[in-house]
Amino acid sequence: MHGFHGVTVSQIVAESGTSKGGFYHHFQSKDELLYVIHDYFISYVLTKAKEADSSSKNPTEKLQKIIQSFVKVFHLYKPHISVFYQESIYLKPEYTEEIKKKRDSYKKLIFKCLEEGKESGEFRSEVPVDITGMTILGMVNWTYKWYQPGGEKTIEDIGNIFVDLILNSLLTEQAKQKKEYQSFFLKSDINQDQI
Amino acid sequence: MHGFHGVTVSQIVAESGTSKGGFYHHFQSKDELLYVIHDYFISYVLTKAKEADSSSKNPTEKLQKIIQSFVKVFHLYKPHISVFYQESIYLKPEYTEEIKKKRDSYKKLIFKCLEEGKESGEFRSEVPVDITGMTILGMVNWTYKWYQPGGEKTIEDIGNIFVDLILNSLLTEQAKQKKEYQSFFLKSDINQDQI
DNA sequence: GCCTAGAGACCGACTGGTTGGTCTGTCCAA
DNA sequence: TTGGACAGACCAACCAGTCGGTCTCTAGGC
Repeated sequence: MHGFHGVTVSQIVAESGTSKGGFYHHFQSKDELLYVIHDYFISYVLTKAKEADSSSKNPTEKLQKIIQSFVKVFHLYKPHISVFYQESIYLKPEYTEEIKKKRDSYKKLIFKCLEEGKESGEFRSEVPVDITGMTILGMVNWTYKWYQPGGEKTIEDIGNIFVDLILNSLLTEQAKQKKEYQSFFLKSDINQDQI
Repeated sequence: MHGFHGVTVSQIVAESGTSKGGFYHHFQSKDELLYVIHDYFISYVLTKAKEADSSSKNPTEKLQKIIQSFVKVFHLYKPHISVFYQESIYLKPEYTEEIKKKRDSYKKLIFKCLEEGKESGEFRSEVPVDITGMTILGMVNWTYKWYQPGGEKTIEDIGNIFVDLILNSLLTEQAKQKKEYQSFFLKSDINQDQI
């Protein structure tokens, strides 16, 4: 395939201090590099989400862990993610399919977690799994558009806020009272003043 | 400027049944077309948000109206929005600046609304305006990646779910009890059975 | 009513520039 | 000597934008 793709191979080669020959010695195509880049950060969130899924039976705790690691990936791999979203439009079908599989398995983990939360009665029964799942994916994925490392809020701050917002909208009044969940919520200003 | 930009002018010209000459007779450049496309749908949400801002003194009601119209734009202008996000990466600075201005003014309207809600005491004081604002922008903007017109859920359904999730995470326990807000929340399964 | 001049809408082959990818060749370690 | 890591000039493809030319429609003189 030919044509302009935002970041050119010549640029990549120049900034990484190698050459066209060197690049194509390591990668079959520019698409393959993009695939590798995607795999680099999707593997992180997938691993972390699977860890959360297996290390805990509690959907609320699971979701908290998933979101925290999900947000963190935008700190760890911001350049990778930015490049991926910029270039992924032009990926050849064979690569998009492989990428879609991994993204789907991540989506399913979130959906499964929401399902479990509803079944256990901790999440409100009236919220639909699919749209809520896409809401979580959307709000977190969108951070790549505005998150600035070294900004006012750390990535942990942002993760805590996301968790607070999501759990406040999903948990039943009863579940919100559980003592072991209090650490998942933002401290109210009153409490902060007292400390 | 030269280079590949996802959707080519030749494609646009072919599918709209005109010609290169015709196209460049109406638009100075491909960038100008993109700018016009963006203006088309950003004007819609901006107008609706300003209407909500002026027609109501109540932050909760405002936010509900803003989100509903914000979601709706993805139904009305899905093709426009998809093309814009796909191509906007390559826009010349002069156009991105103009677009950024309109997007910023929309963002400010949402931030202002959140601020007012906190001041009036209806929104929880511990949620930060900036991240919460970006959360709303993120979850709604992301719908362009998954929303399918004619799917299981209508755009109104999706809007209602978003409003429910956001208000449940922002409103204080006290504010949630207000009778006039009950219509903003999803009906619980129990109530649905009774009807 | 008729004819003409001219302006603007529209056409499409062509150009200049840019890009992903190739190919020949060099260097160096085993 | 030989095979793999790397270099960089080069090529074919491809795209935004141009430019000379054509078509259409209207204004206005007769």
